[in-house]
Amino acid sequence: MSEKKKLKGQTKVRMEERARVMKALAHPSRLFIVDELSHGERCVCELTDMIGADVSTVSKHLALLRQAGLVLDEKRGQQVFYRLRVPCILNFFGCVEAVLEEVSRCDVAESS
Amino acid sequence: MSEKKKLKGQTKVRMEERARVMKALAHPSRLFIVDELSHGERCVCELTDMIGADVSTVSKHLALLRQAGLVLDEKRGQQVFYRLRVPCILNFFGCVEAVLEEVSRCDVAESS
DNA sequence: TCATCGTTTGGCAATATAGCCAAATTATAG
DNA sequence: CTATAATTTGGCTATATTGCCAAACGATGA
Repeated sequence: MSEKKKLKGQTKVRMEERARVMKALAHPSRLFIVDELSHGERCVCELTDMIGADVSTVSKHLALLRQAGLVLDEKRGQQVFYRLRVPCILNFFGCVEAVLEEVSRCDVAESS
Repeated sequence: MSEKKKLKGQTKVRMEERARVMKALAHPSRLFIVDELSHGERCVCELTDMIGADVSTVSKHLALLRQAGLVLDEKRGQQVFYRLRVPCILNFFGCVEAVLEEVSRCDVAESS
């Protein structure tokens, strides 16, 4: 009967699952990848060139996105192409920008 | 003239800013807090009781959310009340759930 | 088969994050 | 002023994340 929602049991599991997805998006390179994949599929080599990090690093970022369920991979020849799996994550960007604007608009002593 | 977008300069700065906001949401307790604040303002003690962690831990989570621009705090008496600053982040949950459903629906060898 | 290209994996070192306790801070009550 | 309650801050340890290199893997072509 208690209306008090607590961070335990079912609720805790759900929050942990959500956090895993959010974590996958909580990195500059991975956000860039998602943004780039919104324009179509890309191979690892293309993304590596754009990001400017080691291929192995980019590959691990992509593996993490895949494990989170955000992208799909398809091997064709020697190359592996990645594409978005759930397009709605692109809607995140608009809201994140809104947050950044809100902060920069009232950037007085908000950082302390 | 180059159409090639690279993760450097302006683009890199923007992705880093976005990542900072996403990072703030990439934790079970902080997701729980955001979810709870969607129903109205809450004081630190209420949230601490619900989360079941040390008060100092919850306080640090809240400070992180505030620094990211996601919540606002207001001191009234001895208590500090927190509330959402940018409501659109609540839309994230629907998409995250869609990702989780997508994964659980096709949970065959998707995790390897 | 051998060499090469594209990608992934293992492993390591550097950095970042999380959570607790103790102490400091601020407001209120007596 | 003293005591107490609510919150924040400092500091410490444990854990997680990141990124590079080297090596392994898989497909292609000579």
